[in-house]
Amino acid sequence: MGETRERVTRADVAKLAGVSETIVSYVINNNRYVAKEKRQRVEEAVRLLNYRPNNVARALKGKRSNQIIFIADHITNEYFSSIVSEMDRYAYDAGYLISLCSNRNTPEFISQVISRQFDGIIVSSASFPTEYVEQFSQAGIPVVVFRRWRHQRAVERVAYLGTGLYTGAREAVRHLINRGCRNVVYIDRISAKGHVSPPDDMRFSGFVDEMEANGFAVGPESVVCGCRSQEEVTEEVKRRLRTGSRVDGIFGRNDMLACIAMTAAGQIGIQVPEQLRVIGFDDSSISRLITPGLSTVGMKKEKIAKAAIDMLTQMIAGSQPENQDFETVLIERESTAVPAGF
Amino acid sequence: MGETRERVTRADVAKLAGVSETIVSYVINNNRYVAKEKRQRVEEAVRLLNYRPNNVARALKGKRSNQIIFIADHITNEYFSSIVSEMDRYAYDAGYLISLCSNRNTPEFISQVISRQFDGIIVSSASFPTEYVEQFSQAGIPVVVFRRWRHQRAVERVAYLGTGLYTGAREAVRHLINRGCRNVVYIDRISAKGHVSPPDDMRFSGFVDEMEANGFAVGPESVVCGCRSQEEVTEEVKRRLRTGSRVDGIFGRNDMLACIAMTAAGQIGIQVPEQLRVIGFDDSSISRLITPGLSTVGMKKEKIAKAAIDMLTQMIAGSQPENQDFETVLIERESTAVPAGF
DNA sequence: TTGAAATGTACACTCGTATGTACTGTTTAT
DNA sequence: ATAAACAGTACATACGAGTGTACATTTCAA
Repeated sequence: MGETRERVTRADVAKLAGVSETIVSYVINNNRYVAKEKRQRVEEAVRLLNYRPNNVARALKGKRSNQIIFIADHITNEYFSSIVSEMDRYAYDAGYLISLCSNRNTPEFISQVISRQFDGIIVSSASFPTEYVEQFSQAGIPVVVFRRWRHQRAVERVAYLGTGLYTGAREAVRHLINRGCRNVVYIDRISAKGHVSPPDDMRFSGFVDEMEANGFAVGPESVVCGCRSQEEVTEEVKRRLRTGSRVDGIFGRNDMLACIAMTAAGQIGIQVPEQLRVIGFDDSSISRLITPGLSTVGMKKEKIAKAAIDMLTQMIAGSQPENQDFETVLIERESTAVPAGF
Repeated sequence: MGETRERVTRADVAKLAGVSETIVSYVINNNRYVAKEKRQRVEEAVRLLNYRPNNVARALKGKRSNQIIFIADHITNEYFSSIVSEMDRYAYDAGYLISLCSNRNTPEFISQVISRQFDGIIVSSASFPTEYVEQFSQAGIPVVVFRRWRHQRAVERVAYLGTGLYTGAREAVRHLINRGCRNVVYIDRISAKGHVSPPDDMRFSGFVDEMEANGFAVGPESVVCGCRSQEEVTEEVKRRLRTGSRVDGIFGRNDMLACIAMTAAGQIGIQVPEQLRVIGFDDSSISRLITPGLSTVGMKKEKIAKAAIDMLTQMIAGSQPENQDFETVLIERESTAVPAGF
């Protein structure tokens, strides 16, 4: 007891059951005729020895590892963990285990992933180079990329899944405009390095496009960016809301930023939603816990997760699935409500 | 282009470089004398063919998969995702990739994990049976269990890491008492099935023990449990806070619950912290975003993650590390502040 | 009765890599 | 000069499983 037991292999089972290793294999995989009596002896031996076929050996022989890897930018994030959690459910039922890795964006990282012989890869990272995706594809590994598929050129074993970042952002901005906002400000992410969202950031593009489609110009005055901490965001928002400002709507890149903005407004006596309407993105739990309730844009996480796994398993099975784009859901709460008598 | 390329193997490299496969192996692993000139030829061939040693074959031969699995109860949770994220960092640098799986708690699940030949397992699940942990140990796989190690019997290849749930809960309750609370209520988790935290729940035990250590009795009136939704919690909290109630402190099992309680209080006109003090657990982002700021108990996530990986790598290397218990950090914000002139 | 079909078993090879061991040729110490 | 140490290479085997193929035995139809 407590000692490392030698690994139990097929050979041990065969010996105990008094049959050949081949028979054991057939019983385990249930894919050949085996005499009933021998089958029972094998099953008995498997139970007695607590034998479990080694998945690594199977992977080597069968070219299938039954593992999927999910590569994301920032896995610390309610949205991602929900997605992962859901994927885990579906994947496990399909016989897969999920590995998780934040994007390292180096050739060594790509080699690591390829050499580990994953059956499939799911990438959710705005900054993940298409070049790497194609390397996966060429290595024979199917990839599902969380990205809008329009304008993506078709590559074998690569499927695109749009999660609605762009259209969701437009929906949010449209909602603010419909609620009467004329001077909407976008709050960009916090980055320790003070970076600004790249122009291919879907939420930002959605903001810009919807603003312009409604005849509003977007300039530096309508974007808060480059902040390196919650405090900086708070200060910057307050600065823009000072008396005389015409800002009447705020769209936060995520719910956290929207909350910070909303709180900042409260601190200088600006009423939400009466004087300022705020909307976030992600439908994270904070949006329903804060007061006033934060309007936000939700993504269909369960469906997205299921679709990702489905698309991947299809590709693993050899067929090429259709790309998919998902709709978002606008969730209206108090922060954008029309005040009574408005 | 786009076609599945045959997998590049050592044999291909050997052929192109005009050497034996053995030499290729020696160059790759850099563990034998190889003539400089041949070494260069091999390196050249590796580059040309874009060869990457197959990790599955290596795992089979070398008994090391360079993969770790993290088994948790609910991976949808800011605390867990932070831990995972940090572990990913440390593990990757140590050459490991992390798999993630929510606890299934069935023998089949255990078999799945064992058969996949992980080098190590990290378990963070209150409901994970010790029996299973011992099965891992017997299969020769080191396990780090997020659990207080007192009263745990020593098992080879099993190390315990206390994250401070128990002491942290006591600290939170003590803080409320120090702030003058005499009637503290504990808010238990929301469960779709209306379940109640089992008696071995660390936070609940901490609450009970600290209350009793201070001479306060714990009864049904001091515990809100069995709620199946945010709304139920809100209603129940309001019910207990109605005029005439003596409740003056609330300890939420996590920050979300504490927020719900705090909001509920606000809805019936009870001032926090003047009339009611509230503290949560987890130091999740919501605690700094809500108004008033929520006092909470933080865990040393980075240290915990690093320690988990360290302990695991030590065990993988064959030595038995010391168990560790981590302290929590009390984070005081407005929700338990002493009002001016108190 | 005879041959074909169905049933049942096992050898031998394969997946891609690591390495113990043996072997050859060269250098160094005695 | 001779042995010992070293440099450099390659064969053969092992890791744990899956399966093509060949072979043996039984069942069944004609």
